[in-house]
Amino acid sequence: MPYTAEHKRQTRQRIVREAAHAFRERGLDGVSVPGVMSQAGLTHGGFYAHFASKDALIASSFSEGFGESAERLLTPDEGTSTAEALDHFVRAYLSRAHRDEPATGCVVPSLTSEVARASGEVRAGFTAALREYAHRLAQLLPGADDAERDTAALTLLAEMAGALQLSRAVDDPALSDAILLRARRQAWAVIASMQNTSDTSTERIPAKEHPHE
Amino acid sequence: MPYTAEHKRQTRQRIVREAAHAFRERGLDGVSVPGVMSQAGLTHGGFYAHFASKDALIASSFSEGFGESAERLLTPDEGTSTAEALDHFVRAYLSRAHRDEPATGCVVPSLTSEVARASGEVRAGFTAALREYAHRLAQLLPGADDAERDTAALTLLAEMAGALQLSRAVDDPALSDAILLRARRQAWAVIASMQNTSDTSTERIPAKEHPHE
DNA sequence: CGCATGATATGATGACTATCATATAAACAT
DNA sequence: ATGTTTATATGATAGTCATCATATCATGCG
Repeated sequence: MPYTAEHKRQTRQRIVREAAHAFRERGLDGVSVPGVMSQAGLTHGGFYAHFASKDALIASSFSEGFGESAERLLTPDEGTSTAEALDHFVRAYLSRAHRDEPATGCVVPSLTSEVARASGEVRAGFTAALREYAHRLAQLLPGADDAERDTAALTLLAEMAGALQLSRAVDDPALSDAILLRARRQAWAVIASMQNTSDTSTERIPAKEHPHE
Repeated sequence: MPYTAEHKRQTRQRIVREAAHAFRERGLDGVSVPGVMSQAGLTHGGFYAHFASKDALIASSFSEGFGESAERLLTPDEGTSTAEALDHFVRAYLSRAHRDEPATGCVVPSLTSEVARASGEVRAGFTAALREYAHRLAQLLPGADDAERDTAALTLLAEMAGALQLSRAVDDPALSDAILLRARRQAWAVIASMQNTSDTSTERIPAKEHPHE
């Protein structure tokens, strides 16, 4: 046996970690396999001993990225109530610090629009990691039904991610700040609206629709 | 003088139009200059007679893309109230059709995360076009202060764009639909919460019941 | 101690990219 | 007709990319 299996595991982990950072910072297309490998202290050739393709690396990196983000934003301190933890999450998510450091932040605002155009393998990895992340957020939300809380967590996340994304894309710092600030108010309004969650389970999206008319 | 100035203007417009579609469908990095040109019925070389760089084309394409989206989603029919127009916008934006046809849809969910990493030129073009788009949406919103309505429009847009983006990225069709559905409820909750903040507006949207449901 | 195994390195391939230099041809003024 | 102007076409350049074939070399087992 060459090297130890543990050694390979650690090397692979190092590659995934670097990739998870690089992707969030420069996008799926903006990161090259040779770039990630050299960042991990290796050369490009060995890559395919660890992953079958770049897409396989991307798919693996989501779990790492969401996990890191949960660690940073979603882990409540000891002895804080869920309400306090939720409040902390909203503030941290829609903060200037999160806006200015995408590399260690949430995956959604950085990569979702690229994922939407990616391969099935990439989207499957994204979906699984996103589900777990949303489920952790759902623990902080009010509401009885478990599945409903998961969906609520996803849309709350979508709202905040959308705002963070805009605040990053926009050219004017004052506008960027204004978006973040307003998005906080909006997030709280959304959370408040969850309390009186009367069932609208009969609601449906019509099969055929005409959005562009 | 070769050709007419009008001819050049039309050619340029054709390039921008094709680019605006292609970018929304395949992303800023997924579209090549030769690809756009051949789509417009030209060869790649002539491109630089119309634009100084690919970034210049990108920056120009935003106005076209947002304009198209506004024309289709945001232009109220004759004789509809602003409340009805807003309701229509929310439904159309968070529809399966909009999810499944990014090429003619809103720019924000398709491109914002890439714009956040783009050059100053690109971000400036994006910001200007976004501002105009949000301003048109703001006309449909309640609230007295004009600047506040603009910011409110931006965050409402961010919420819906984030949800649409997720619904596109996710692998599971059922989950995708659930996100769209829930995001509608959330959008209405957000709109309802706007009335309580600052209101001298006579136009009201019912807080609980949604028309046409 | 040497050998087999497999992790990593070196080097190459073919495709694609943005951009530019130069050539062609279309339109109009004369 | 003819010449000038300039939009568009042809062709080239230099770089980058994902992927693969092959070489090296570290490791633990015999």
